[in-house]
Amino acid sequence: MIDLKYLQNNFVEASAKLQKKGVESATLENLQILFKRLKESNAKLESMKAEQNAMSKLFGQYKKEGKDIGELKAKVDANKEAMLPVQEKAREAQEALYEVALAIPNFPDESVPEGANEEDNVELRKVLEPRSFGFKPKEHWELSQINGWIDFERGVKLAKSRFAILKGEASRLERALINFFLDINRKKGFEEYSVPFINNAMMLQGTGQLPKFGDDLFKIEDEDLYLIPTAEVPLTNMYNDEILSEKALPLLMTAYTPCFRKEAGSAGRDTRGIIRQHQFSKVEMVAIAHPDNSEEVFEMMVEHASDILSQLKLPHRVVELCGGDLGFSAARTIDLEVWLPGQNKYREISSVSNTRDFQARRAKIRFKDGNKNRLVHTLNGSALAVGRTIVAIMENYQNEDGTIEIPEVLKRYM
RNA sequence: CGGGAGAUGUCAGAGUGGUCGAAUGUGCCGGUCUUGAAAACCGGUGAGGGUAAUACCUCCGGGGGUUCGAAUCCCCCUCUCCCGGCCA
Repeated sequence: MIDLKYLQNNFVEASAKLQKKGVESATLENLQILFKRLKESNAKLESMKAEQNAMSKLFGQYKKEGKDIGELKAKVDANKEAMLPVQEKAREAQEALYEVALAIPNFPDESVPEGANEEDNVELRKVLEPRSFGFKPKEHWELSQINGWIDFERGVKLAKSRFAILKGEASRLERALINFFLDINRKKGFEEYSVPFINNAMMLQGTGQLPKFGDDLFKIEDEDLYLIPTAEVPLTNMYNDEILSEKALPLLMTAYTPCFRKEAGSAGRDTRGIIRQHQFSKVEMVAIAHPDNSEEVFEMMVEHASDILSQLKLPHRVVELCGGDLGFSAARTIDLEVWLPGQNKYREISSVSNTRDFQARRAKIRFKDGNKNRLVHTLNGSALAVGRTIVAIMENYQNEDGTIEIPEVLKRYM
């Protein structure tokens, strides 16, 4: 959630920032009005409550002293009656404010380039040259057919479309990648976790998936529970509603989890192959950082993810997302896009974001700064998306006959 | 899923209708002492909102109710622990 006090006091600036993310200024004006209304009704309610409390105290005193309480009771009853509509109004103001506030995206950083969609993202650098093939490289789904790696039909039978089965060598490759990623993350200082793949609604609100993006989530029937769309949710929310000691920061965490996404609104996109599935494997990094140095942690995470791709000898490029392509919670995001020779395109394989205090405010994650409590900064990034790494290995390591080499660094894992 | 017990500050744990945001211990921070540390002693120390700062408001798992007044009484829910069932 954005800082409402900041919005209140710096409305023009705040509104200009959110314009980058396509938020109408009318929405913000409305939010400002709701905030003001809440403050007013709260002030009124609180003063009435103070009066009520004072009278109740008197009441006890009178009774003890044996004084007549008839008149006081009449006053207290009247005040109580008068308080009801004020209370109701304050409650409504609170609800109205939160409904709007929780749907406002994070402020983008000043450095975020202007732009409407991914066309306007800015390439920062390319890492490694794509190799030249002496033949026309195939797409991963063709290769999977040749090698018998992916069973699309039976995946669909078991669940529905956009579910697939990895078989044999491909399944082993997935396991190898998970281990490789976790090991390399651990060496970088990320503590490894194994977390629940199902989280409750409060946690999903903490990281920003709810209430606005419920349509993208698989919900457990009759329960207040959801399949996680990324390990960012459990890892970040481990510290939901906690106050950390300053010494503990930064907390660096990593976990492998399957991720479940409904992919609402992606109909027709990437329907062939395993680029976009309802369930996919991912190893995620999450950092809970001191607000003074979260940007350094961010750079470190980007470098680290890029380094993993380099170790796999996968050509990729580093891309800064423009305002329009930035996710809901992110102040800044850098994507790593891996080269897919079969598709003849760079495709996203990791996305590293600094959400600053946006998730921390929602999830109430704070740290002790002296004797005051301050919001932490939270960051997350894939290291890496496993399914897409398999695709990248298939396409980049293919031979003319369709067979696939295994990257050197993975050999000891297979 | 069935039976019993419970949910209070970092933790342990008192508190059964008013002066209780909450005893005491512990932890943590600061100080005295010490070459340094430990021990001992002294002081400080829950969270959120509000204010220029005070006032002031809210919070004793969550929601509702009774009452002038609820951590304390009543109802519902959730969770935890123990016993049994089922089970990796």
